[in-house]
Amino acid sequence: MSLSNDIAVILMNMLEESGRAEIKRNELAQQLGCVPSQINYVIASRFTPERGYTVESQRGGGGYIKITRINYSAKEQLLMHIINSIGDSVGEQSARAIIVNLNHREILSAEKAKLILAAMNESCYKSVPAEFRGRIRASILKQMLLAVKQ
Amino acid sequence: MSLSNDIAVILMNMLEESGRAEIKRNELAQQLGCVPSQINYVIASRFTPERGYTVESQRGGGGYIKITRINYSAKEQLLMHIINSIGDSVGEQSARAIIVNLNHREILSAEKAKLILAAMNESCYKSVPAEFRGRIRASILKQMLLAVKQ
DNA sequence: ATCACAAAGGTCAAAGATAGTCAAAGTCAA
DNA sequence: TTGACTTTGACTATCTTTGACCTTTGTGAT
Repeated sequence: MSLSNDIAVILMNMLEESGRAEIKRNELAQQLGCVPSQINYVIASRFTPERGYTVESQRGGGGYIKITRINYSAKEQLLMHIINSIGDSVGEQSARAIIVNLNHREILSAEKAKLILAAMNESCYKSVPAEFRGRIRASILKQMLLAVKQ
Repeated sequence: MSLSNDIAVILMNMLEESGRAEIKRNELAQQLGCVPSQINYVIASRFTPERGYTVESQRGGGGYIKITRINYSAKEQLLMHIINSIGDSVGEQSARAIIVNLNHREILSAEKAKLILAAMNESCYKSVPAEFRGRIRASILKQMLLAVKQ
């Protein structure tokens, strides 16, 4: 696998164990033999709000990076929040992240998640010029999530 | 035999052994002394959803292509039959009829049917010229029905 | 208080590593 | 010869890795 993946796994494990992942960026980077900014990359690409995480950090002496899962009160609220956060256009990867997150939170059953994922698959949109794909995907995703809500 | 056939056999064997075939495109291409895109050709022509496969991939460092086989049985036969009867393009009404029918036959739960119907809704496709709509709808419908099967 | 410096973490863009697309050229059987 | 299938490769898209430079915060000297 890739370095980014290794880092992601380490952070995920911390989250599993204690509900949060708190690290010192330079320290972790040195343990892994990579540049510190690699950690930022992993966080930016995988621990996004879209996927249900929040990140806090502090610079200077005693600095840290802390990742926690977002805690929404009502599931329905979360659904609406997510629907509203979907813009006019969405790529396959973002859609996938959203759905996986909802499944993880038990708002979407594995089966429904699979169904929606199927409709997000890039291969479905091959017949239409690339410029249109994100828009339709976004419309369909929203429509399906609304259908889940009812 | 042809190069494409060799590649197909290699992938088939992987699938037989472990239920999935995961490769690094460049690596396999080099082993076989062919251009990487040849692998895409084989996958596109032989490991299609219609033939019961799904393909995932990732680019960049640590990239890969993963093929998995869908498992056939019982009602799935009927589903496959229906999937195959769907042409390249399908209108909202036809799609609706297919789904309602599957629901009546208890192959689709009411919930899943609702989800698929949401994705068939014409309003989702407004952002794209009319000529394209049927094609995408058909692709998505097929992909979702395949997902039901799994 | 203030200032300088050290100790974090943040940003961004370039380079690297893969995979995807598409169309031209090749092959082969009907 | 024609048409379907195959092979190639140039070009593109996306994801990862790295490093130079920036900003914020803590601490100690004055």
